[in-house]
Amino acid sequence: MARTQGSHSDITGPRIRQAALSLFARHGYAAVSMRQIAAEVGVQAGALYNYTPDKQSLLYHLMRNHMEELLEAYSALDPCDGPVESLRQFVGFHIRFHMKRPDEVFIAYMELRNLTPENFAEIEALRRAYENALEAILEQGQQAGVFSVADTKIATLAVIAMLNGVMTWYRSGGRLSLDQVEQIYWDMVRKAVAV
Amino acid sequence: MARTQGSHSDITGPRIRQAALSLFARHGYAAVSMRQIAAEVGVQAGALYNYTPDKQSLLYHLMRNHMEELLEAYSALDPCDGPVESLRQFVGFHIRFHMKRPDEVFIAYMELRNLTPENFAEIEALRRAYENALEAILEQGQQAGVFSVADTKIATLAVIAMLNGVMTWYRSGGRLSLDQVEQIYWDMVRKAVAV
DNA sequence: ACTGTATATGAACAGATGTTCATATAGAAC
DNA sequence: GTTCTATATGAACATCTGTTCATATACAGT
Repeated sequence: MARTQGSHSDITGPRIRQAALSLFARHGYAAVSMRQIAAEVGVQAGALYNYTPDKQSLLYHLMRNHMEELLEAYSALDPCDGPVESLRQFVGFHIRFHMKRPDEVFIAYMELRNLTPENFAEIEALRRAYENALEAILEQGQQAGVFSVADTKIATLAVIAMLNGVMTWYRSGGRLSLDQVEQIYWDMVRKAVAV
Repeated sequence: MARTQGSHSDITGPRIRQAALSLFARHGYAAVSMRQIAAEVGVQAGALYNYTPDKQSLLYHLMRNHMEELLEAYSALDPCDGPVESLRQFVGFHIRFHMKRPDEVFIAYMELRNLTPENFAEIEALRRAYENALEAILEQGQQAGVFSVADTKIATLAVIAMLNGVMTWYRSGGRLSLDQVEQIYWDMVRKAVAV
């Protein structure tokens, strides 16, 4: 047999990426086989290779897409007045952006070690670019005397680590609204870097 | 052929656990084969089954051991005077304990989804017990009026997430000593939960 | 209606996987 | 020195792995 009814590239391509995303997030890259991804799409394993040269590329492009969208969305924000307001904006943006993409976030964090060295280097560079945006804010606030951190690099990583913690417990429809979560985390971040 | 020179249970057992620990941490549970573990020990794959019923048990016991040692070490600490001092002690303990066991920490966090449901439930219970110790401190301080957090549960998770961030970047022999790291994080935690 | 191509199938590949087991032997106990 | 058992081997198992490819066919363009 061969080509099936309704088969089309514009449809199958995204569905493969979606299936890979969801399966990688749930079971981990190494634990998911090409046949499982194909089955989720309703296709045979061989068909995947019309859309990706190999399994590694599937992972890499998911991660790069996510990081590029993150950076684009962040730089599309309106500029803010002063470091405090910028930090508040960063906290809100980070929480909301990541909440909407739990699978992508999970993969971008957990599957770094399954990238080839070259792919890892590229993803890592994008991640650092994002971290640098936060560090610039802290640095600015530090020099303006409105923040007081012992080390801006460490504070950057500490704030991001803290914010990422949200993803491990927040479920929409739970006890707290996104607004409340944002407010709570902003309180803690603000105080943590305060003078 | 069969039993080799120098073979002994007291030696091989720990070496298998050590090899599994190190390989799981570096490449992930799903990506490591029993043959790789055996090769690291210098033994054939079949020999592993004198020490573990299966691969899953190997992972489970590594994680349970780690969590139990964590809880034991924490409860062995001298009691502190008041919530502020208790929190400072917790921060220092957490950073130092986890720094000494980077592989165990990494596995305990990353490989939860590779546990069977029953094993997962057990490990998760131990983790919650540890979190509860911190939450009790925050709760106490909140009621005594020395801390001010909107939600003790969230603050607990936020503080632990922030502290765990250390493991992703700290390398001994780097720019900062453990004492400095501890001091920097304590400053941030203290301020984050301050009134 | 006819043709060309994009898109799927399904079989095949070489090798890896977790696990079992009959067998051999090193070292302890007597 | 003999016996016993704990501890290893290495082959075998059924199944799964990522990937390739000849082949078939649904759809688009004419």
